[in-house]
Amino acid sequence: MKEDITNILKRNSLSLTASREKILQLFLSNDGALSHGDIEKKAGERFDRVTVYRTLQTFTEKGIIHTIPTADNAVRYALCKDNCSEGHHHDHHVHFICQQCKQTFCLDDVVTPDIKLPRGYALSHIEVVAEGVCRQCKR
Amino acid sequence: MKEDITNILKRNSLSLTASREKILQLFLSNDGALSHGDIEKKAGERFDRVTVYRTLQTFTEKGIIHTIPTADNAVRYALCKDNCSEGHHHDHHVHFICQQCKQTFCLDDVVTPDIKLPRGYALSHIEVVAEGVCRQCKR
DNA sequence: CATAAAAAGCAACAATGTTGCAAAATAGAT
DNA sequence: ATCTATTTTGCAACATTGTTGCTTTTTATG
Ligand SMILES: [Mn+2]
Ligand SMILES: [Mn+2]
Ligand SMILES: [Zn+2]
Ligand SMILES: [Zn+2]
Repeated sequence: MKEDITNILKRNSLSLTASREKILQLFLSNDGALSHGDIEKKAGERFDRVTVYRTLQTFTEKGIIHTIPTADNAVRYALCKDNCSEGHHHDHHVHFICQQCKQTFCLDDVVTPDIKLPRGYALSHIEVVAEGVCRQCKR
Repeated sequence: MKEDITNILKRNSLSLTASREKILQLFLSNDGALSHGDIEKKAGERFDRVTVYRTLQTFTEKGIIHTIPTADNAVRYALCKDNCSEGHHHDHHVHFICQQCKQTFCLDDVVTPDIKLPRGYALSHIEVVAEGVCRQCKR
């Protein structure tokens, strides 16, 4: 685990710092996606709010994590499993939000479908967010 | 126009008030979707922030408008064109966010595709958000 | 016009996000 | 191991966004 964390940071030429390590660890050990708030709560040690924002921004830019749009004013973040890189994300999977446990999951195996847009629109990227009840909550 | 507004409010058994009328008017006369902030800015008369929040909530509940998820912490709202009703929205169209003009559009004719989820997930509803450059900005 | 019910406004507050700058930590070279 | 340039953090101050309870105003209706 500590290995993985170091690797990810080195691979992206980011210096190893306590907050980056901790936040990465949270992502690695967490099933679902995390919001900024989740991270502030889950990180036992208290990092400054600003540090968390900046870390999330850096990670997103580097292609370590990606954002997931929501309708509740709380963007979620999740690890990129494909090999996304500086500036270019290319995970094209569907996300799932559980209405019961409120968790957000990456459905890594469900690829986003092709969508045919009307003439004149230049498409760069599609997000699909499914809502319902997750596996855990349903049984 | 004033006609339409009155109709919509009456049809949903909402009383006619200045803020509701103004906000509806904004939606009717605007091409794209509006965020809470857009509304505060565009409404010439100043309505209390709280009133705007409550109005948007009421409209959403009644099925007059629907929300559009985003990754920028600013949910957008747009008129429901299908006949959504109290509690149940059923517009299933794709949304488009222009990276240039930042506007969000309902692509009313582009229906959300069916998505096959892994075993165990109960699906209730799918959101598709496409990003790119809109017609206006592209020409 | 009177009245009950609904909505708006206000105040106070909580949560979220941003910026500039000084202090601390890190990486890399001696 | 120590020094040093560079990067990152924490802090302070602030801006924006969202929420709640309560009072006043407005609306619908007889
Ligand atoms: Mn994902
Ligand atoms: Mn729409
Ligand atoms: Zn769940
Ligand atoms: Zn545009």
